[in-house]
Amino acid sequence: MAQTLRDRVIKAAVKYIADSGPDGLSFRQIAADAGVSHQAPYHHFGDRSAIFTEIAREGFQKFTEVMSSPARHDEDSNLAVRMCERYVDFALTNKGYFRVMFRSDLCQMDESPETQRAADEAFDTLLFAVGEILGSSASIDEIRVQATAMWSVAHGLATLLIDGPLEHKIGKVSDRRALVRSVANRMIDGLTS
Amino acid sequence: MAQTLRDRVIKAAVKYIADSGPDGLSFRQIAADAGVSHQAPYHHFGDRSAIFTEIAREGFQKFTEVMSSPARHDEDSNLAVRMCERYVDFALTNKGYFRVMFRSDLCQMDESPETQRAADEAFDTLLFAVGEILGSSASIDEIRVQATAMWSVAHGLATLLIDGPLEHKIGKVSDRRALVRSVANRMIDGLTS
DNA sequence: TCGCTTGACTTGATAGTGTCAAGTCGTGGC
DNA sequence: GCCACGACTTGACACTATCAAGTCAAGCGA
Repeated sequence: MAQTLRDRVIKAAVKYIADSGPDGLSFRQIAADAGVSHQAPYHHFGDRSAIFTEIAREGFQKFTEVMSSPARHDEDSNLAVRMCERYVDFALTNKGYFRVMFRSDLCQMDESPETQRAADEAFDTLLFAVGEILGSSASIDEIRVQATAMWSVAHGLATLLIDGPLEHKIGKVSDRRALVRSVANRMIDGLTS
Repeated sequence: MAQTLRDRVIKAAVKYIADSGPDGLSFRQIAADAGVSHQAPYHHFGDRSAIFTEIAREGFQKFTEVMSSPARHDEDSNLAVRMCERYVDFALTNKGYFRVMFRSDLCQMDESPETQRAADEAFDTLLFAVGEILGSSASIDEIRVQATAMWSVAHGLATLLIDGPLEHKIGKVSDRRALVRSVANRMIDGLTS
């Protein structure tokens, strides 16, 4: 396989984070698994946090792709509900990325303009969608507040679902999609009314 | 001061977490700062994760107190809005606790019934409040979905505010309370209609 | 072909971490 | 007076990221 060591390191890291979270992650172990020396990964990235920063970058990039792709026929026709669903879906199917993207302690955005830009772009797709939902009559401030509300619901749902307590409290979430849709709909009623 | 070492360790840890997050935290350093040996903290708690678990327990306890205390005269009269406000307030004024409470990778709830119970109690206050909001006619399922919605909004707002991106994206949040209230109100319109 | 740079590593050492396994030491109870 | 026990200390271990060198093949201009 022509996959570079750099890619293999990231892939292994993302997989580990998806399974066990970013904390116990050892790049020495990843290097050993890849059959290279303990220092090899650090040659491609400056230091530990630089790897997380790169993972976040890729994560935001994937996120933007997912959120801005055209509607599929099996998706909810309401744009707001669809965005919520996709947000949560993305988080759950990309735990390895999602768990890093919002951890400002792990990755240092301010030292990576690329990651910063990827994050900005991701947020812009959200703002754009909210703008569409509200129509041209809405003020910038209005859009901001609504975007914050939407983002909060989706983000809250996603993090609560990923890190456990929701499933434990609410009872087994037999149909997650239904729950997300239900919550999103409640929310959206408030938004557009 | 008659403060026990156990308490001093937790206090120092919570302060560190509030400032820099839970990851770089070194209990050896905390021990050194307290003027005791590197092993002293581990005498009071079995291991590293046990300290986090205890911090989470105290956190959920404080959380329940805050959420279930009677309304002050300067608070919003709408119960739902008030709960959202308090949730976010708690998170922001207790970062050191909040950052640990929902990190299932850090603290192992399943080995601490006390922490588990504290978390359950915290969630019950939320369910109770939602029950009051919806009135006696609401079904259990209805209450669950609404509670999830409320929890998600508050939690999403809190985590986004704590870990940075919101403030950076939305523009300086000059009046956080106004923002929270505004978002919560949008949300609540959807809930109670 | 020689010399030189450059990228992709390796090797070795260092400081710092949690954790296991023994000590030490003062207080309280019998 | 003895002994148990809680609250530590001391020392070792395996593991971590990171710094500072060294190796080594590929590429390239002269």
